[in-house]
Amino acid sequence: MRKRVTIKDVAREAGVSIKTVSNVINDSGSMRPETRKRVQSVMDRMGYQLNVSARSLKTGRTKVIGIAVEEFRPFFLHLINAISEAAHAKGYGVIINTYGGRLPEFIQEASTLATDGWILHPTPKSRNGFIHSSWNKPTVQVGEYSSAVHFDNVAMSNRAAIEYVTGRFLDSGCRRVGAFGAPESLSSVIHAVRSGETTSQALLDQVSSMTEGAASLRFQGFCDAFVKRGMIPDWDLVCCDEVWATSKSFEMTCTMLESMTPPDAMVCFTDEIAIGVMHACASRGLRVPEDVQISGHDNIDEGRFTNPTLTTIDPSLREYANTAFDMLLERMQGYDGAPRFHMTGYTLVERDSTRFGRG
Amino acid sequence: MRKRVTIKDVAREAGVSIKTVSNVINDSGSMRPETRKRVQSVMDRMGYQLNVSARSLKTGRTKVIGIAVEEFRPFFLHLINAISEAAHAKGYGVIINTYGGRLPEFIQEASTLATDGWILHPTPKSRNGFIHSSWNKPTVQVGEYSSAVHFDNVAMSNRAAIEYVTGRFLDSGCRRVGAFGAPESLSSVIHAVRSGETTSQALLDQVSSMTEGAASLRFQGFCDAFVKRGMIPDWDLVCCDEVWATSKSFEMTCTMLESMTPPDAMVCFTDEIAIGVMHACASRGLRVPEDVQISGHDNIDEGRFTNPTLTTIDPSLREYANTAFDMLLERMQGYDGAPRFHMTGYTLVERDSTRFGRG
DNA sequence: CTGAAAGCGCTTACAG
DNA sequence: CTGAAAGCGCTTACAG
Repeated sequence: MRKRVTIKDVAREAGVSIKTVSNVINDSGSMRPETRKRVQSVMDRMGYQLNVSARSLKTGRTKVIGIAVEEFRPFFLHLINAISEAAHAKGYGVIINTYGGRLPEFIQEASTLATDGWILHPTPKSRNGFIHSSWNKPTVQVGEYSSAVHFDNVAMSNRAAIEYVTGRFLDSGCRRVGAFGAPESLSSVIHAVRSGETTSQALLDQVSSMTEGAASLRFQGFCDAFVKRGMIPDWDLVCCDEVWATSKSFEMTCTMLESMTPPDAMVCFTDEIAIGVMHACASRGLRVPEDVQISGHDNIDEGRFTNPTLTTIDPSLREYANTAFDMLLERMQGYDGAPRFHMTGYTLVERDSTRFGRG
Repeated sequence: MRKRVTIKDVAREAGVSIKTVSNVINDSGSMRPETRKRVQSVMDRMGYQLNVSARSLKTGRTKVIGIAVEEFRPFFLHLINAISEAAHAKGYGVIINTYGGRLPEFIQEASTLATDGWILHPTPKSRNGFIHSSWNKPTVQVGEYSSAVHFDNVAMSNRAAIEYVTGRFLDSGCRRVGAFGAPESLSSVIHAVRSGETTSQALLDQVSSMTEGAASLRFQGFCDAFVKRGMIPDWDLVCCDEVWATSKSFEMTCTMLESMTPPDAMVCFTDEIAIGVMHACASRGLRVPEDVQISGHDNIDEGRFTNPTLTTIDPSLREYANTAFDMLLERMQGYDGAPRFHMTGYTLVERDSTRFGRG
């Protein structure tokens, strides 16, 4: 191992001051172009490498942000790409991490990573872990909104988007419209309504009082579409599950289809759910969209290659990512106001798994 | 913005030396348990946060490795998870990055990220970019083997695995066995053989002389299976494509199926390819596996939810990841020997898209 | 425009 | 076992 070449060595070799070398590295200051070029060539020849730890120690900044998601799932890849693009455009480097199943270790690890700030996508379960830890870097939370959170927050229009697509199913004549991805916390109440122990109205009241959590808000949108049309959902067709994964939705849908008349439409709260539901329908010999129409949410690439292709909600990821990064940038630059909230728009992407207009 | 609390502030407040505080932080040295506990509580109360840049500047190490892949694709997620696990087990943090379509920028960015070493998964196209840049941190290359590379290298048994699965198709009676994912560099030669301008033997000779590149080695395995059985592949059924993505394989397979008798089996060089091929077959009314059998490679989760489920090669990712990290660890600790090479084993995972034994 | 010097917050010999 | 001091490699006022 050779001894490290420092700015001092370069200065001596090039016959200039340390300050001048620093200016060359940072493309700052003023000097004759020849000098700049000469110093640069000395650096190249000597194999000089900037020590970023030394720079960060001095400046107090790393110009790197971290992005943390629970695990790598299709939707997060789009999210990460969009945020990375926003960060790179402003000269920031990006590091990506997952915390799934090891939140305490991750929070510990994150403190040893040299970043100026973080964009976090917590899950309902991990939310409190972040809040109650010593996490104290500038942070913007994306996805899950929580009133307990003291971070800036960017979220999708969960409620409105699902209400819209549910409404489209109802308005095009579907009468057995189901939902997949409702909060697990409602599971027992829904069961109680099914068995007649409590009323639909009580359940609807509870649903309309929910104010946070993507699963809750999406389910609220689902119910609202019915209520606004003077209808009530068929609770037998509501699947409570917050894993939102293909395997889970496949299995649960298979079970559901064994015990009851199939729905004529399923509002799936994510595309991953929708893919599992579609697969389950196919394995039971149900045709999509003739027998069952299916919609997703997120507009992941995979939805373009299912058979049939998947109708979905596009959550305006670019707006989402840009807003999140801009908020973080302000925090990193010292802004110290109260937590802010931004909700993005959405678009319906109609593909072959639905036939809204062709009912 | 409050002034940062340093080790010095903590020492003064706790009435101990800086050295003692450092020992508490690093759980090192020897002191009375009470002292350790007292200093810890002072740190907590004052909100002390270790400055990792200062530590790294002093120690010359960050205890963080970077993992770089072209883009987030299903297979890479498994790879990243496996490597992360290996790194965490040895007390290393992990940062993850993609370089797709911006290799020079990434190489630049990587030098500003505080890491001790990198695990790179280059593509055929990016390989030279890494070699010819000023990339000089300890590095292990995974995936693509290249003789020009001066890094340690871990690769899959590309050739052997594909030869094995191709052989299974041939031995179970398939006579129109195609391949998807062959190197694009062979496209014109294959075309020349089809049109009679050159011979199959000349092509086979060229294929058997290839020594690197995953696409080349997998295609070599495909050809070897035929040759060892005294057979010759039907070149019409070979698709050259190194994108290895679902969308591309879907489109190319649709085109292929328009112009010729379908194959009775397709050896796909990745699961993502296989999913596109399967989708294309379905859209042409071909049944899998009755009309066309399909195999993949990589054992990504998605293959468990296709319809039918996908037969694939499992590339022993744990072995792959552990070996790569261990090699990197040795390099980071100063080992300076010649580049090393390790090839992992493989397993065939039989699912419903094939029927080797039931031909 | 350039140079000498201080200092970021740690760790680590070294002395006590 | 603990303390005082040097120094990692930069950047940044400051003086010339």
